[in-house]
Amino acid sequence: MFLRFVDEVIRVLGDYGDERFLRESEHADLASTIAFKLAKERKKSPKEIADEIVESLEVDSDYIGSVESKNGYINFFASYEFLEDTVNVILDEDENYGHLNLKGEILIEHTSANPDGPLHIGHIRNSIIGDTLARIFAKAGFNVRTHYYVNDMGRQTAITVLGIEKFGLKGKKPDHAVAEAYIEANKLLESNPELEEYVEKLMLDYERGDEEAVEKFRRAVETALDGIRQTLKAINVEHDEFVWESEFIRNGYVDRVLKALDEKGLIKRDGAWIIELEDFEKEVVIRRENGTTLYITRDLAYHMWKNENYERFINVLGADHKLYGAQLSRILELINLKPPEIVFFEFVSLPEGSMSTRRGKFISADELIGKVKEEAWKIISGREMDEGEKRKIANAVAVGAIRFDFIKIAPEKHMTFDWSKALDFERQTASYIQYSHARACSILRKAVEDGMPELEFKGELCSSGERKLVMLLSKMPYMVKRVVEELRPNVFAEYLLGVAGAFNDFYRDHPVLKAEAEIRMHRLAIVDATRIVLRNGLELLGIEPLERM
RNA sequence: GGACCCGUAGCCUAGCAGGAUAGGGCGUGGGCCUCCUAAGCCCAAGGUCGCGGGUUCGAAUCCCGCCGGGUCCGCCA
Repeated sequence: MFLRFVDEVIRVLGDYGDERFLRESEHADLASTIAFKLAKERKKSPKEIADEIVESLEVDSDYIGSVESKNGYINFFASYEFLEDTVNVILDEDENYGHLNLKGEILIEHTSANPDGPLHIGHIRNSIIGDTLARIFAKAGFNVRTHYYVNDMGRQTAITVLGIEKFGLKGKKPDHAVAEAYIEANKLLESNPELEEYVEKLMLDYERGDEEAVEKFRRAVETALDGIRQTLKAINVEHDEFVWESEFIRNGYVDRVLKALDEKGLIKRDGAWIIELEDFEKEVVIRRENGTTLYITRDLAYHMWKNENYERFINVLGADHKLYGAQLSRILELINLKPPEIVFFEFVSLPEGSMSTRRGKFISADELIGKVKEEAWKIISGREMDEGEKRKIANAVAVGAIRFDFIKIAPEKHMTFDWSKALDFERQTASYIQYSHARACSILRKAVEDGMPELEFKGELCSSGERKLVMLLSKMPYMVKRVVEELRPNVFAEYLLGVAGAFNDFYRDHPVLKAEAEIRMHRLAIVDATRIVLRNGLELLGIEPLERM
């Protein structure tokens, strides 16, 4: 709805309707700073120009209530009709509210952690960003598929195979068992360097498609993925497909990419096959001297496939892949393929330094999930509620806390993991939003008990607090649009927190159930609209909207 | 050596196609349950927006240089 308001403002401004100079503002519903930009060329003060523009405007929009010129700003205020339509649209669209009518096929690749052990708290930052983007893109109207790209051809998989052969899989959660074998195998390799040759042979056999090797690799990788899937499921993340790197060797795409590069005369043969890129210090090797391919070769093939099947494809990658991503993109462009859109996120480190699966130095996602659930249980266990429901609430609060903690931070911010913060549910977190939602539900439940009226929101009954809340509610589709355009899901988390805050302010100052009939009806409409926005919003963040807590 | 990211109160963070008094939260001190869920709300203290230049009527935001932290520069993935 807010998007419609913006459109109206642009239309009414006519020649001055430049979107670049429109700002959300605490002083207005929308403000234009165009007068400041024109001040110099017109040799007048911004204030004079703003006055003149406002004077000349023909405000023929039902959604614009008033326009003022103040301190050089042109301030637009929404009309009662806009507020009324906003609430009505929300109540009417209900679970669809927030949608945009965008169309297209989108692929989002995320997580894609090496299958050599459990996911750690760095990996799930990737998963949570990717999954949240997928949810928001789907809300925007796109047809979204999610992929987990499985690195089954790496040296680390070969080492894992070695580990499983030498030490077996101890009966824990499968991904943790794989990690143990992998860590042991790494130690073994350090003390017995002659085993390198065997690892090398495993890799060669696997790339050749040797049956026995394929069987061994498949078992190791599937075991790890089995555990990884369980972890992801626990935080409400599911992939549509797991795409194995090796597929692209077997299905001919690797050969096709190499051929395309060769036809463009881009390959320098010097034993190995090499591509030289302008602006990059180092050349890129795409085929080893021994004839085998490298990670980037298969990834190029994967992206050729993506080009053929999707309009937009987005990868979520750790910032350590920035150079890699730039090289990949450049090479794709050289053979006239579209590069992926990449969302980079900075590392999650421990207070004592960075994590490493190989050295067994990491906090697993499973450990985090377990501890946060315990903490949530401590808070709720004493309440008088059905045991099963308490479990369900503790679980939803814990998963919400984890997802929200990761998603609310801008991707480019480095994070240092801190247990005391991870286990703290006080405010600024999912539970705050879930709680606001539960409060709204509670009011509505009670209203139903003593007779729910036909809901009707009335603009002229609006207090400034109510107005502020409804304006925020109108922005949900606008926020979906921003995330789709900017690929920064944290702005949506920030938004939802704002809605919850505005609702809590409303809750404090506006009795609903005890208000006289007309106001009661009007406020119930606001509560219901807020409930819908909070519920839809939480779902976009992959967090369960609780009705009681 | 080269490249990228980050640097906002004790701690975490928003704002960064320049614009109206830099928003929140944690923590600290004080207050609010005869009233719709206190996982909430209110008040207070706390800021050289890393430092130094520059551009501009105007800079947390743009440019240059430093400093601090992180990351990357494999015939690894």
